[in-house]
Amino acid sequence: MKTPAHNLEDKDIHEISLFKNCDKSFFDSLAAQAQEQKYEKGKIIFIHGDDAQRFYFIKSGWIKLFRETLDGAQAVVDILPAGQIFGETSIFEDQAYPYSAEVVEPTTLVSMPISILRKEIEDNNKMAYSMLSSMARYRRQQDREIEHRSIQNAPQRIGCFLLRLADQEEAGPVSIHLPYDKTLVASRLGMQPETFSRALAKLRDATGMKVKGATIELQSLDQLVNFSCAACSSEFPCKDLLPPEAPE
Amino acid sequence: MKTPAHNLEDKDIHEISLFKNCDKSFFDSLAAQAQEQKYEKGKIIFIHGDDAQRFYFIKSGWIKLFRETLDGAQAVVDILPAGQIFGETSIFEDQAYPYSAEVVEPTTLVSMPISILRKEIEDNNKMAYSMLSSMARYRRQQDREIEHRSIQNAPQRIGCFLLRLADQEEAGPVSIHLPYDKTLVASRLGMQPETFSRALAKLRDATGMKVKGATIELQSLDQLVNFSCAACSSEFPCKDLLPPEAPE
DNA sequence: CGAGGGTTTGAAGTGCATCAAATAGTGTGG
DNA sequence: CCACACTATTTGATGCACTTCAAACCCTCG
Repeated sequence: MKTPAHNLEDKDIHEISLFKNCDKSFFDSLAAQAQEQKYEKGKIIFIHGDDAQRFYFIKSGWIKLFRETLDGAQAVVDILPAGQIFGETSIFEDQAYPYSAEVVEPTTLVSMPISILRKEIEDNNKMAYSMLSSMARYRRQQDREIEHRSIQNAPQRIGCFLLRLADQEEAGPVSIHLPYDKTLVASRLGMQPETFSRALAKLRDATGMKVKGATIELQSLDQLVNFSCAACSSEFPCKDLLPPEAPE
Repeated sequence: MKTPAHNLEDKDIHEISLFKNCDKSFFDSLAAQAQEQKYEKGKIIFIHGDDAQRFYFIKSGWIKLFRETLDGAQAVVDILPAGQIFGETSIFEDQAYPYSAEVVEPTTLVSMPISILRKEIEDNNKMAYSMLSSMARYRRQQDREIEHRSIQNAPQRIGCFLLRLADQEEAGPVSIHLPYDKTLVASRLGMQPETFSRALAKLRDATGMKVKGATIELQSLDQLVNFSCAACSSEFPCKDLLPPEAPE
């Protein structure tokens, strides 16, 4: 699969909204110990439980966070685009990564010591507050995720996922492009690839949308909203929940 | 159902581990604006989306947190015992409660203004750090919850729930008492009461445990661990994940 | 053009939900 | 202390959603 267009431009650590209240000296100490590296698809960055010394910034590419059980089942925690960081919550979690991280598209990562982050949180109250906001935002997403997995069926979950990819302000026809493989989307939504395929067809029939490969065309978002949002506790324009590091 | 024994003693706000780094003046200002009230089973404390001015401390009793969709389905977020607080995360969430709260056993609550909390977080760096730890702990729980709901089947989820109720250090025979109605446990685990009943029977047959009403007797935790923990990414003694405000 | 991965389709099985009804358990008033 | 009322729990029967295994199809890329 081709790398999506919005991935072609490298992201910069100054764009991390978590760091928006940090001064130059903080970025300097980060830069001094930052290591940049390219990875191929399939590369495992770290494993759940590994000693966590560094966190990662995604300069370009896509990263899958997941957990694996003894009997081999895999649960996808999240799939992160460029501009996101991961592995940073180990500050508070006894030094161990709470999930494994795998490269799912050719990716450039910048790793930096968690200790710098911890120090900044202890010294800079605004940074602590930013971190709290960020975690609160993440928490809302996770709460929604749990709700959706217990209440929504497969077609509705896909519809909801598509809505969050779309420009929710747009009134007329909309075009949505899946950001990564359908198999990955399926795992992200907690279902099998076959189920995804069948559920997408059901959604298509129910809403009249056109599916061509990874692109989905729709007369308007209304049908999708009607179909999916009835099985969700949030109000429709729910875009705000999406960006884990959205501007305040 | 009778109120469990450990509920008979009222909890005090000084026991909240989130507040362990706060000084007397903080507790004084809380006390000055605290309101205590008793509630009967079934009483709704607030609804998802309500304007959030106050947070609540459970002095005694049990509270169910949940969300409801347009078409009436309900997803239980958590069921909290005495000693816990809820509604406090609205500090960062545009002033609206992210879930609804309902009394499921006769309960005494103490409500206090969220603004005092927000001020303390801004002024007291240690408080901010405590809050971060608390949220990180919650996050781990939520991550585990999502994993379990996608990977574990109903009997395994029950087994895991029982394990977290038990004293995991105990080597010999163990007795576990369900903290609230089986119907509530079922909703907490995201399944129907009928499914819970059948799944518990399956678990009983698979592990040799004895079930008498709300009490469960077991020769040792081993069978339960074998049965449930194979479908979990955490290592067995996972008790530490449970107490949302565990000591550091 | 052929290889290989991603995607779709088919057939069959499993797990959980749902609806309905029986049973057990608890609290009440006589 | 017993009978009744009411609720919690269990059991039975059935249906649907999703999974699993298998195979076909399609697309991309060398």
